[in-house]
Amino acid sequence: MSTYNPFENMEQKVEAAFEGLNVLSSSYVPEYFPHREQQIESMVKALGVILKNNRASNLILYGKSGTGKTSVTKYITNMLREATSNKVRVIYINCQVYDSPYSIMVTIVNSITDDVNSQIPSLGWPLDKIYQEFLNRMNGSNKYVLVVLDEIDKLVEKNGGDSLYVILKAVDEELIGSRISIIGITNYTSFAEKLDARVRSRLNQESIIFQPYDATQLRDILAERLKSLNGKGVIEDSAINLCAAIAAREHGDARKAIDLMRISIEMAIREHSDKVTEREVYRARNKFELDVLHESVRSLPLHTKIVLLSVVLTQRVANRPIYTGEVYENYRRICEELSMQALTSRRVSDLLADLDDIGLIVSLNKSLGRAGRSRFLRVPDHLDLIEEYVLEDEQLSTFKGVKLSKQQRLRGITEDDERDLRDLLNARIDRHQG
DNA sequence: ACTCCACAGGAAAATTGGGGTA
DNA sequence: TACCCCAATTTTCCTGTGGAGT
Repeated sequence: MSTYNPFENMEQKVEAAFEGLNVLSSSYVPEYFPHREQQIESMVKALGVILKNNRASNLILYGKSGTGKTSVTKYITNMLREATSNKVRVIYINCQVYDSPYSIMVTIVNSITDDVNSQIPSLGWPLDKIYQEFLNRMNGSNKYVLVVLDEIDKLVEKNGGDSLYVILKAVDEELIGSRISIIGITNYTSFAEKLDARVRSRLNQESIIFQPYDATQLRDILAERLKSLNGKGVIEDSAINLCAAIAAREHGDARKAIDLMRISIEMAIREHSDKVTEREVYRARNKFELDVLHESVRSLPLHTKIVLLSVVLTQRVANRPIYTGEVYENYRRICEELSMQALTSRRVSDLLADLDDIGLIVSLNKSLGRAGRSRFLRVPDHLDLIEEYVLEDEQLSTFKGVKLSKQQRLRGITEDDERDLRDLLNARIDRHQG
């Protein structure tokens, strides 16, 4: 491993490393994208026609998270904007945040409106009035609008693609003199299949695929980013390789590789160590995972937190796979204790499904014959931490240290059933992690 | 073969609450 | 102020179902 150290003393080293660290931040858009030449070329070719006053095709970009879709898009659209001296207006919309036709249309209209006073309120207007306003404002300008719909698949999940149809209809090229294109970004390769034919033909005019990076490519990316870091001499090659290897195992996620590197460096800086080694990377990985856990618990809506608390407390006294019925019962008690209106079991069932999606619990549907059919579930990991994080919510702090009274085994769940369920859930956890 | 448990989860109605106009 | 429009959330109502017990 080649390690050289251009610095005289620690002070300088620490400072220098801090200085350039923003090249590892998530919002940093690099100038050069190793192993994405092909995708960039395709996009430039597709969008370049705008410079000749033609309409660009709508694009869909496919690729897992951290494969550069968003960064490349930002990079190219920035260039386009500069090349046309701001005649091209780029509207970046994250469909997870703006997931209704209404909110998206409002965002679009407001981004082509420079006057702060004539912005449309985020609520209250009839949709057709917003369309009308959009057409008026478009026709009154000579701008070319590029709408980037990030995580476009969220729109299909939500209301079966209706949103997309409504939006496509509203931004119909014919109506506004062919001065609008849409770039859709999605994680799912099967996204187009789920689309309605009428939407698909209009949206999916051209698609570009971002393959996952392999470990070697990830290493190149890290090396490229670190090139501008003043403290590069303090990072061991093996540490870089390890970041690349860990991220490669996780569907070739460059963002993860970069995050790991950044956390490793921050860790080394904070502890005044003079080098970033594999040890820092391993520790960064752990910290990273816990940070993600903390944030995902912290950002849950209140009742989802209460449901999660119910799951944690129930599991603790039961020490076996638990099921919807008892979770709901305990959830109800907790709400009562807090003098809060409890949600219905139907709703709680959905919240449990959400928790499963996020990965905070694992669950499966199983019938126990006459004993009924339920969703059985378990918190796979970090039970204590999850409880701690849930209880950070001020409204729930009274539950610190609370334990549920021992519950008798409900229904006809036998020891065999129990073992069976435990195995099934474990298998699911393994599949998830492996 | 039939029953029946304890739910899952789809569909649609109802409620909530911001924001509009008259 | 009264009343309308909108999206989002939650409730209500409902049908469906895997498999042990009979």
